[in-house]
Amino acid sequence: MKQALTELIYRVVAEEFGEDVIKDVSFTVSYPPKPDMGDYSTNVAMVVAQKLKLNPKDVAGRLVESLKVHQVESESLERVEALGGFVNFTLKSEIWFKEVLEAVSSEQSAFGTSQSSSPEKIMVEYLSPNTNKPLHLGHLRNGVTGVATINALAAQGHAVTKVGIINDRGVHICKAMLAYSRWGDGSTPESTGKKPDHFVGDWYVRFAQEAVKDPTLETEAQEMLQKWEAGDDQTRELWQTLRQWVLDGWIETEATLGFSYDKPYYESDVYLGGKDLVNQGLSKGVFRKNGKGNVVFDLPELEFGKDEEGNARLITVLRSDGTSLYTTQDLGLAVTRAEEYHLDRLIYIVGSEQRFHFQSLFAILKALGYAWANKLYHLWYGMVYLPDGKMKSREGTVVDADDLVTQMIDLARQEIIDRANRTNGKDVANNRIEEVEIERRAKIIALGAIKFYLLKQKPTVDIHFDPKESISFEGHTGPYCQYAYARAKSIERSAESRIKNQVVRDPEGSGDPRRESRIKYELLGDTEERILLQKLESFPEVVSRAAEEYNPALIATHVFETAQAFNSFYTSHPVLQAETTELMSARLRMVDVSAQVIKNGLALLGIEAPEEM
RNA sequence: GCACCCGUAGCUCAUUUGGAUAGAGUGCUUGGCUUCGAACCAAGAGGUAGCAGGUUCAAAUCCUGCCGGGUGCACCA
Repeated sequence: MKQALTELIYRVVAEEFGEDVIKDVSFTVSYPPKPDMGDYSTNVAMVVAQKLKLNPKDVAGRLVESLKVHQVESESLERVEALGGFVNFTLKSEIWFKEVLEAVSSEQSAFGTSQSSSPEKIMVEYLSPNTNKPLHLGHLRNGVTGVATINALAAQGHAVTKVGIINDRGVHICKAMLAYSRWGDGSTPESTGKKPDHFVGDWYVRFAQEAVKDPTLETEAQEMLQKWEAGDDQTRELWQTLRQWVLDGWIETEATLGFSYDKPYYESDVYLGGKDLVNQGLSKGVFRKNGKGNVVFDLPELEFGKDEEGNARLITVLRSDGTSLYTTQDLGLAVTRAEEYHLDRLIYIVGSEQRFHFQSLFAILKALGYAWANKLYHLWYGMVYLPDGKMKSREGTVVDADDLVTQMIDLARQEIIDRANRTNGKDVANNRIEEVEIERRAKIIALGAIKFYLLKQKPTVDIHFDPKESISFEGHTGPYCQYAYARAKSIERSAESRIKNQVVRDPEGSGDPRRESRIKYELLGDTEERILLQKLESFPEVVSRAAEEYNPALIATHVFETAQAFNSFYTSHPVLQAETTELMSARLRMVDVSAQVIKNGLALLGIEAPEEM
């Protein structure tokens, strides 16, 4: 509809003011802020007026007159009027509602997806934890942001590969190993009954505690790393054991949260990569050796500025002793991935504190002359702060992912039971829900709450984790959206049984009054319905904007607003009790389509929509 | 010191990329369950959009300068 209106406006302005004027002027077609202003609005009069140095109101007036002539040919317009320089359109509901509702009905779960004119092969790296501890709240934010971004990109028709880089080597890994070998006394996750990643994480915390008392432990950890790198059997065996414990623990957590990789990369496999690349770059003159013998890269001044002495800032890509660095490894990995998968685009989802690293990395890859280097993107997100400050694993001041999920499920379970027991004028006995069903719903609701909480604000802002707000099931939350869906489904179930039992009849004869040809869209069009329709209609546009801007929060906001509009419609418009069967059918279509859009939106966010809750 | 991010209602955040009277949630004050599920709806109070300038028909949005909070600044990852 937006496109049709845009074309109409274009034509009318061209007629009134000439082709040249409209050609180099950009105007918007959008929803007006208040529903009584109309269904659509354009600022074209104001931009044209500016261009031609005319009064915006006069221009708007002329356009409205001209549009009224076109109204005869454009059957979709009910009313056109000028208001404060804007031109506002009111559409005929039998056209507008029909168009939107039938589009959703026919596309179903595909509504919201589109086929990019230039589909790309995209790789997204996300999650990427260290194998010395369990996942925490920061990983959760990374994971849900990753999943939602991946889904949004895939919805644009891109082929997306999900990868992670598992940090399973380094001195921090050795610290956990050292503590375990020193004090572990042969205990295992099984013998202690701990989840294996937590078991290892506890040893890592123990190391930090002991190292405060005994600083020689730090050097011992360094020595262990050297033994590991030298391939010492005993060290490698210990490493394998602890590493596997952590990986086993994660699998459980990731399965619950819906995180997965098409291909996990392990640092232990790739950390030596990139050296050849650096040597090639050195001979090509992209890199140089500095006084200390390190191979360095001079960062472009345009982008990075100069250091205090006025020289280009530099970054080391290989140590003088030939050992590699984070940057070395990431260079090698990027090239390997791009070649292996023929990538058009590579996206890294990593916290904001690593912006410098990725800026440098991308600058180097560009200097090395890779075509795809221009399509590298670091999707960074803000820190997660706890009420008493930043999370630090070493100090144990983290919100553990498993703990949070467990707590939320407990709360959700209690909530379900309480609500089922609430009489509400209904027979309590009939509200008894099977144990397994309670568990299933509790999990869906709890995860919906956590994921939505982390996704509802744009990635760039820091999150100040508020336990009270995060555990809420009411208001601007995931469960609010899920509830709107469950209510819609509840109506549909009732309708289903009424039609089956012939409580309602198709006035035009036998059959189902919900059939497409029976629906009288002109019966729709109340304010609540129009607001809801705007939300339904604009969903695909929001999804593609979210993908373009790497901002899943746009989807979260839109799903919430759709649920809000639906709830408002729900209370003001009885469906099954509608005055006529025709009206019931039309509203039922509204309900059906709303549910579908909410479900699709939640799915993009990695949140399940429960039929009942 | 330099660079980047953030600053909007008591609190947590939106604001369709420069548009109409800056909106939600939460908390507070009210009203609504014998009618499709009250995890809901409706109403009220709550604002110098950090501060000061500038650009223009129009600025929370763009520019400049300050203030406050955060992150980063090769040879850790």
